Amino acid sequence: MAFTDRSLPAREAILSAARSRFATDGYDRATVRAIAADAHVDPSMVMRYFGNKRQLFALTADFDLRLPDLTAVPCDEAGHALATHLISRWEDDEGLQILLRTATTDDDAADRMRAIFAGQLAPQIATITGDATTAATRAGLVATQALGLVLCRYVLRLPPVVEMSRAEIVRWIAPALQRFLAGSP
Amino acid sequence: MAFTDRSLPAREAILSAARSRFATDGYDRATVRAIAADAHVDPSMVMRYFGNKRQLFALTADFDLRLPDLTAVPCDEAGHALATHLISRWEDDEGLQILLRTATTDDDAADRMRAIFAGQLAPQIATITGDATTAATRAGLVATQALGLVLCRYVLRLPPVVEMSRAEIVRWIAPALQRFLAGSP
DNA sequence: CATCATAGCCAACAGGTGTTGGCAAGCGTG
DNA sequence: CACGCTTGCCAACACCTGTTGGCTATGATG
Repeated sequence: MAFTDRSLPAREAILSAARSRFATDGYDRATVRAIAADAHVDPSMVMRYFGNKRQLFALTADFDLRLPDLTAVPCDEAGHALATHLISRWEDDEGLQILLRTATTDDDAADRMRAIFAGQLAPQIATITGDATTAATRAGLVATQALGLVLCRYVLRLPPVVEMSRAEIVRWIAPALQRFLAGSP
Repeated sequence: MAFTDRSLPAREAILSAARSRFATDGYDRATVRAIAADAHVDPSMVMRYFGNKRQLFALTADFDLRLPDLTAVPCDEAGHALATHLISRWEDDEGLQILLRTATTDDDAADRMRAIFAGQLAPQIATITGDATTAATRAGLVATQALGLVLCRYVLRLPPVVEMSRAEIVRWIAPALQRFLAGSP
């Protein structure tokens, strides 16, 4: 049951097709048959190489924020640094879009989303503010603004949000993030 | 083909069940059979009374922000007024949740979402700022924060965002909305 | 060259989906 | 009362879904 190099192109084609389909259609509407067709492969190959649809999804839906070290910049520039990093991070990785598109209806995906913000963002915030008690709340607030942006720009495609340039978005969003990160209500 | 008062309880039960199912499961996973079962009704009745699944969804998925007149409050309190209104508005009406849950995978629903923010919010903003050129952009920015909050609190249920009280949320979110509404980057 | 695991393909299954039509019972209207 | 429309239920359709098993051929290995 081990796979050789000969099938590697096929496996990679499937993985790539799955990423695209899941990113644009979400888990339910991205059918195994459609993914297989995109990858020029028989649907049964998908099962042989990846077990089942859920396992295939799990492989495509792991996303890492890859946060930079926010303690490296002055505390009052953390918001700007975070905004710039995030927008470029999810502009070349459709992982967040995949996750978000299905997290609205699938609890497993929602769990991953929760894990990302609790596990990757909250700890970072705790170190830059030095206050562990409010870190979770601040991470949640950052999530509302950050995910709201992803939602409006990449998923719902609200025209005014799509039309803004990266720089414009950073200019508007950074102060909001800054206040959530280290400011007070 | 006209319906009498006798079937009115059944029709209302279907509508109510559909709202709940669509709100929690999204369009695809909310099956006609499940809705019918919740309403203690045969699946074929759903079709007779509402034509097909999409039409039934369209009936449950119309949402009105019911924005108050933001020009009635001082300009620098518009953010606070908007925040308080919105959070209470969508806490007793699951319409927005229905729409958001399926707008991530369904373009019709996404269209409705776009229409809401372009048609209901943007004009209001134009009048309070007196600047029609930036109104659409400001509406989009407000959408990122407002929808992000709905997403995190009611759909993804990020624990820190769920645990905050209404008042806390307003205190944190209002300034962000205020800046988007009438401030500058 | 002979062997064998693997890759690829085809057909089929079982289950669930939206949707349709027909038939018996019920109520309101003439 | 008798007619006719509405209601409710049952069964079935046609389609699509994920998933499985078996067949052939191909490449690597000894």
